[in-house]
Amino acid sequence: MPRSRVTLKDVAAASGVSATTASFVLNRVTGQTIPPATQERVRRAAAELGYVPHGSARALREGSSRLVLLNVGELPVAGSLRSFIAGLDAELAAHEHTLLVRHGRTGDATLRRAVETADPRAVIDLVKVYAADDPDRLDGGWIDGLATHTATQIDYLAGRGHTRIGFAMPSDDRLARIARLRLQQARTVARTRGLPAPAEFTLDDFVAAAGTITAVATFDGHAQARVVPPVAVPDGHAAVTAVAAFDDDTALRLLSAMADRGLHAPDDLAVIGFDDTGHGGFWRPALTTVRIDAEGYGRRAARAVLGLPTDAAPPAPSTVIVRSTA
Amino acid sequence: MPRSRVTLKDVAAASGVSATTASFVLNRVTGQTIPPATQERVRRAAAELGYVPHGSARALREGSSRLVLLNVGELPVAGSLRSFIAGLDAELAAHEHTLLVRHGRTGDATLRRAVETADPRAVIDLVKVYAADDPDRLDGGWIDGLATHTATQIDYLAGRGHTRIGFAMPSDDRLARIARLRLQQARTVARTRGLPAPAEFTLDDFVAAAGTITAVATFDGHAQARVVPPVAVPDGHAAVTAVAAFDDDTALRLLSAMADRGLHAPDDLAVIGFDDTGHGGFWRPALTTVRIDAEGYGRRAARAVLGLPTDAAPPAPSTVIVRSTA
DNA sequence: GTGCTGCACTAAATCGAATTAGTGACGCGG
DNA sequence: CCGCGTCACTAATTCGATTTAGTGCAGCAC
Repeated sequence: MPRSRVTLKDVAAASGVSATTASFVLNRVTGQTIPPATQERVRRAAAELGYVPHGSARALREGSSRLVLLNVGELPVAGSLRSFIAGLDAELAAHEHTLLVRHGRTGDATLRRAVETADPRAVIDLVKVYAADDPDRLDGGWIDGLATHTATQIDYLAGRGHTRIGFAMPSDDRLARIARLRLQQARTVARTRGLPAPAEFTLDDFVAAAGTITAVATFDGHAQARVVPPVAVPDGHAAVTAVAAFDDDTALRLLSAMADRGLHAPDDLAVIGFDDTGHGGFWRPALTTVRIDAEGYGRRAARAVLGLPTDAAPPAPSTVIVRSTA
Repeated sequence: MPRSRVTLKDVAAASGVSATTASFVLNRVTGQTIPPATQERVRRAAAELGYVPHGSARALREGSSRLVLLNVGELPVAGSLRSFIAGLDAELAAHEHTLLVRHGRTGDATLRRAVETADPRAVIDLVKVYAADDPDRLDGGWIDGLATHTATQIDYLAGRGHTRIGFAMPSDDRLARIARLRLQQARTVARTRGLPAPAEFTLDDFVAAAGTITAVATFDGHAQARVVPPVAVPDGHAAVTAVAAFDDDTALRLLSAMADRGLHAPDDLAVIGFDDTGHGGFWRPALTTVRIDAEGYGRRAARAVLGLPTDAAPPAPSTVIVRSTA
């Protein structure tokens, strides 16, 4: 029985009022005096007929749909992004909005097309947020929060007595911008704590800054690690004793390379991940990492895009999940 | 300079024709005779003014928007789902449509709300596809293809001389329905090949069907594995020599539990994953797994929802990525 | 009884594109 | 020169909800 769509007019007819009145009632428009009895009639009719407002018609009239678009590009939906999405979605739903996500290598053009056809109320472009500083950010303070989470990570290592720390960068170019930001933050934290600046290294070329690490490996970019012989620590340099990784994935790759060389965490080298994905817990040794209240940031982002005050209910501070590698 | 939206009327005015004509030109409506010169004028005006059709208005008129909604629920966007999305998106884009994804624990109600506000041309609900047989499936044959991919997995093990095979089920209830389907398929394949039926086990209770495995572990549901003492193989039963896992994640958990017990793959027990996520390649030993041409299925799904013929260009057959565990 | 206020509503316009049903001008056959 | 068809367009309607600008009536003050 695919009877055609129930419109506002149908509801109005069924309850013996005009569409205008029906609209006023169903949208709880203020400044209108409509007796409770009439309101009740309208609402009952709407419920009985199973009326649902037509999204496109409403969007046309209101100027934009009640959708919010989140562009995640090729970021994996795991760990904190998953929670971020959950928080965002929940808070938006609480305000009659819906979250929809765009995935994939998004040329600017495809995102624009998506925006044109969905006509969303707002767009949160994480790819852009990650790729550059974006003055009017809608990420709920996600990027800003990163500094304190990085501090959580470095402080844990420092608290364990490590002073010569390495910072492992991801090999994925798309993450380069934010990785550099994280590295700066790590250095700032170290300076504040009176520690030497963390040594930067990428896993593609494990030799890192001035040979400050004792293990060397190169990666073929995808999955397999190729191991090359160890490098002597040059005179005047001390070996790194702990590594803070850009994220869990980077940490896991490092662990994998270490295992290939017979190195063991945390004894040979302590490793701490960042932004728990759950995967790290299955590794042996299990990865110590930092957990972030991404859901809180998601909720803040939602409030930001809807123009609501974001001061209330700040995200919880990040914490260290202590497992075995550091 | 937030000059207001450029509408079709603006384009019409700028090129000295009516909105009707402009619409005909821009939509390449057949059965209309419009001289190339006029067409050129309209198109040029559209380009110069930067006209973009208003998605909501078009949706209102056409009956639905040019969006396609994919509900992935809490499935991780990794491995084949990522490729599925890529293929779906590309094929839809080629036909002027846009893919948008819904994430998260989706009560039916929230999905419905999303559908109401986005008013999409079609909805592909993977959660539903995974949870039950769905007569008019729009998944591009994904579920159907599973049988042949399962065969790829089992056949590889058989080809290596294994006859007593276990099938490791995921501990996640949300995957139970599809896991059972996979198990049935594995058994069918085994029967066809003259092998004993694969033993089912879940990682939550590793003891499995009638003690057919030599290692025992229980999991706390999230990340950590708790190890309990080994169980003797009961009389009249032979130990499993190889395990086909429901997916890479399940395989990795198994590997993790084995490492805790000092068991080594493939010697103590061969393990093959399913649906390469890339992660498996970083493990030591690196996980052997099955790769699926999910992108092809995504493209087929796109054609299915758009009502295009899906016969052409079937997805490529699945292949085994041989690494170290089997 | 006139003027005014407040109540309980409604007609009509609006958002922007697509589409149906034409219209006027011109050419051509008869 | 009449009739017909084709060409090159266009006016007007439609999709469904929201919103502005009212309308008609009752009740009250003066």
